[in-house]
Amino acid sequence: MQTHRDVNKGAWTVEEDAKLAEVIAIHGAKRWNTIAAKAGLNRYGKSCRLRWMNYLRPNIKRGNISDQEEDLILRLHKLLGNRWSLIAGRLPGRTDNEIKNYWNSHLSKKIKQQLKEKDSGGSSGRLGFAADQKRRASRDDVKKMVEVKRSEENTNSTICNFNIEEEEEDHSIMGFNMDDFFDFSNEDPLKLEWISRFVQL
DNA sequence: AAAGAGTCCAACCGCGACCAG
DNA sequence: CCTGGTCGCGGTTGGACTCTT
Repeated sequence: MQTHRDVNKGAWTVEEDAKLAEVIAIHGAKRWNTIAAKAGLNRYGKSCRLRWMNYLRPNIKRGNISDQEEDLILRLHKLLGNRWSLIAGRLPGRTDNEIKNYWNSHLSKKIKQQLKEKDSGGSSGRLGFAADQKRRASRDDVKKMVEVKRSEENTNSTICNFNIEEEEEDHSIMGFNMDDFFDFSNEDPLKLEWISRFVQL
């Protein structure tokens, strides 16, 4: 019987990658514990899923993040906060893990630097960086966002019953669903003009 | 050349959501 | 309802690599 201790953790070998890919090609990318067993991998299903999603999956784009992608990440992060999977969903071929790493190693520093420069220009009472990084779209942000998206769409939307003057803090009880709102799956990647406008606001 | 500091990223962990039985 | 299995997410860690002194 396999114990917790026996399970292989750590870096994946080429052989393990090949076995995993082979089993997924046959059985599909689901039931990860079964896949791990079928592949004869001494790993948890969870580990297999992560390896597949972040490394082995077809159409994974590896290598440098382009300026255009970086710009989009910055805009979406400003809008969504640390919702990496949502952000990754707007960047074809990029994974949430990759974007999260890129943010933590590159962009957070960049923004920190920009804030420093701003602060030295006389502003006071700003949120700390840590708080800023954890920031989610604020109430005012959401108001503006809805207005911009409405004007962009000029049509019925899933948020048509949202009352902008509502005083509740919790967005989930403001008459619309934040996750639905941030589901951009029907919009053209890299062309979210309304987001750009909102961020400019 | 060596050692310590800093950077990067693959992978793990814990938690919550979802769903079938 | 409850429970156990599964999945997906965001935070964190570990170690390899690079840079600096």
